[in-house]
Amino acid sequence: MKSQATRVSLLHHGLNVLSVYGLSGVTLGRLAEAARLSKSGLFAHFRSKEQLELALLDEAARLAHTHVVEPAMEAPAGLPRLRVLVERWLGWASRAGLPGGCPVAAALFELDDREGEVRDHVAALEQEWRALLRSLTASAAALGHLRPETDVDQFVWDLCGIYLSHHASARFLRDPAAETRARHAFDALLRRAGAALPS
Amino acid sequence: MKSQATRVSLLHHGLNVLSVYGLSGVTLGRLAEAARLSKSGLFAHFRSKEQLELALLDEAARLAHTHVVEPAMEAPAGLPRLRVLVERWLGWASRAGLPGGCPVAAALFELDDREGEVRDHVAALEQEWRALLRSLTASAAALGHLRPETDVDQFVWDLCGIYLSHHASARFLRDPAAETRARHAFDALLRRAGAALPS
DNA sequence: TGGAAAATAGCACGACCGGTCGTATTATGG
DNA sequence: CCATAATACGACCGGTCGTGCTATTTTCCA
Repeated sequence: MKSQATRVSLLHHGLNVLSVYGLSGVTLGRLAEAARLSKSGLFAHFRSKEQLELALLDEAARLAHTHVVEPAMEAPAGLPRLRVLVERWLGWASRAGLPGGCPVAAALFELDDREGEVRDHVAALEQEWRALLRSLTASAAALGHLRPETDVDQFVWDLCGIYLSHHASARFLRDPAAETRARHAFDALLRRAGAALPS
Repeated sequence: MKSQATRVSLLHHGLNVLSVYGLSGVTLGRLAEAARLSKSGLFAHFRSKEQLELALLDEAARLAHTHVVEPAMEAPAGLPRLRVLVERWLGWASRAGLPGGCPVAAALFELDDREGEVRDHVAALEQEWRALLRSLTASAAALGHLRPETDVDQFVWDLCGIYLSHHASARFLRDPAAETRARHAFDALLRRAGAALPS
């Protein structure tokens, strides 16, 4: 069962590399060095580079789940839960201890014009995530926290725009106003959907 | 003066590779093969890989200028010009003949956690672009097409979110509704800023 | 048209890539 | 406590990376 421990360590170091350098920057040599393991020792845990990438993406999703989804699920259903989720979503990577940005967001722009299993996996993760956003939004509407005729798909699409714009302005432009901008945009989106003003 | 011609050819092929594979995917060997030139013949045109990357980014900006900014400048100042700009901006890369997505948007997520001249160059291009957006938005407000108290910075920030969300949903998710979603979001943004309904 | 100058090709380099193999070490179940 | 299977190691494979150096070809002007 020592294998499990080193695998955890590999995924941990791999996520650090991934969040900074992107999928194409996760190299067997680099990861082996970061995890203080020989390249071949590392390779025994993942039968190929592609398997490693898939495992890292899953680990990123798992990390996001514990840092974003789980806390949100403790809030009351409807708008409060949606609010907490968005609050935890924006900039979650830093709060989860990653040295770089959100690996999935980066993959969205890194793999957009390529084919293959890795791309498909990212697409599945992203669709899963958007389904969750839709579900929480629809709940908020069903509970009367948002206008019942709210266009849920459009709402989620706009929300993703806020996330991406926040990521770009916070991580790339390093604009200290990123948080404020995102909050204003989210408030405007909620207002447009008929939400009551925040407490 | 034959050098100029091959340089143009190199930049052209380089942009194709860049838009699909990102900055890290632009490799001397790959580009040399695409341009039917020897690796060393190519290398003579750019004294280093970094110089090549900078030249490619500039070429991308030049291409965007002719395909996005110039057509917009022919529209009447104020809101009409802003509308044309946004119309031309979303999905401009495909319309400009690139096989992939917007190189700058991809670079925003590829280089966000790295340092160096290339990152600085992308940052400069992006700031320049956002300054243009701010300028056109402020003009629209000054001309009474938008509410005078419009928060220009927030408006531009939201606009960038629409662009990024459109890029992600159109290029990565390949959602055919991307155009509609972006149009709705932009209309809502304009309405919120007090614009008259579109013709 | 000849000859200087510019442009391109050829080649070699060290580093690193993903991946394989045989061996040594280590952990664990009987 | 030992046999055995799991785990990690070092060396190495064929390729490609970016980058120099040196020929060779091509272009351009006098």
